[in-house]
Formats: sequence, structure tokens, C-alpha cells
Amino acid sequence: MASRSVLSAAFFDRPADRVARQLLGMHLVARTHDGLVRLEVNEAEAYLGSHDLACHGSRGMTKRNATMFGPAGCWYVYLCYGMHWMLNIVTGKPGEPAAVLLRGAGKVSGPGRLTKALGIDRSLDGAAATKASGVWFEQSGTTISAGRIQRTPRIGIGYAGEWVEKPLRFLLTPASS
DNA sequence: GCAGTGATCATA
DNA sequence: ATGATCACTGCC
Repeated sequence: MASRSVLSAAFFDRPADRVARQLLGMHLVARTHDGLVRLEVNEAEAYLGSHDLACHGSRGMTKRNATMFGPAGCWYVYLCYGMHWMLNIVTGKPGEPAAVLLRGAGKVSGPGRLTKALGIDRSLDGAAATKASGVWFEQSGTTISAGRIQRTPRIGIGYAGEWVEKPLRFLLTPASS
């Protein structure tokens, strides 16, 4: 059924800020050793490409960030501070390094905690976000009103010069009831 | 407020 | 080979 359809590579072949915005409210689904985990995405950051000084790809391709230069819809996973795995989804055209960092979903807040909750590590890096990879997105069917979306500067990128202040972090306010 | 933690990358 | 850095977290 459409409301549970898996997001395809085409969904991610757009500018990272648009993808980050549109991922809010979608479901991040993972097969873990404890079974299927399904979390609503509520925080994401866009890393726009080679011109974005906060983006890993802005300093050229390295072994670590090579996945970012690949096709949209693949996972880019790397280790930060020697302890925390960061989960990103690659966006845009091959050759252009852009991605969206997943920072929060469901009740899990923080990018390192998110990967820990989902059992994600480097072994996912480079895989396409399909059921075959074990981690994917599904459409939630929920319409997100513009009023529930906040934008702020990104976290932890103080080195990025004029890009520090760009409002590329997207947050979904919990629905009130 | 800051220590932990270790892969990664630039420099040499 | 060496040293600085780091898209974070947890405990002080």
C-alpha cells in the first residue's frame, strides 16, 4: 500500500536541504537482532555539497567520505570521536558530495544514540537504503504541516566559517493532541 | 564544563 | 611515523 511504500533512490536525488525537510515524519525502519524497529524521523541536517564548508566532501574525496560522492539513496556511515557511528543518506547526483545526517527519530535523540539503537555500524556504509540492506525509509502517510517544522543552524560544525549559521538543521515539533 | 575514544587524514 | 582533528555522549 502506498502509505507504507519504501522511499526509492529517486526520492533522494534532490538537494539535501529538500530531502532533509521531507524526511521529517517519515519512518526509519531497521531490522535488528531484536526485530523490526520503526521510528519517526524528527531531526535531520543537510550537508549540501562541495561548496558547503561543513560538508566532509568540501575538502575532496577521501577513503572515509567516498560514499558521499556516489549515487543518491545510499547510506554514508562513519565513526566520530572514536565511539559514535553517524548515519547519513546520500543525496543528489554522483560526483557531488551531499547527504542528510539523521540526528533523531522516535524517542531517540542524538545521532550517536540513533545508530546505537538501530545496531548500525560501518558495515552499512555504501549500501543502498532498501530492505535488502536492513535499514530503509517508509512513507508514513502523515501530512506534516509547515507549522511543525523548525530550522536552526547545524550542530558541532564550528569550523565551517560562514556556513556555521546556515539554517540547515530541520526539526519536527511533536504533534499536539 | 570537559574527558573519553580511536579512526582518519595531512604533514613529513 | 606522528600529531591534530572530530557532523558526540555521559558524567562531573
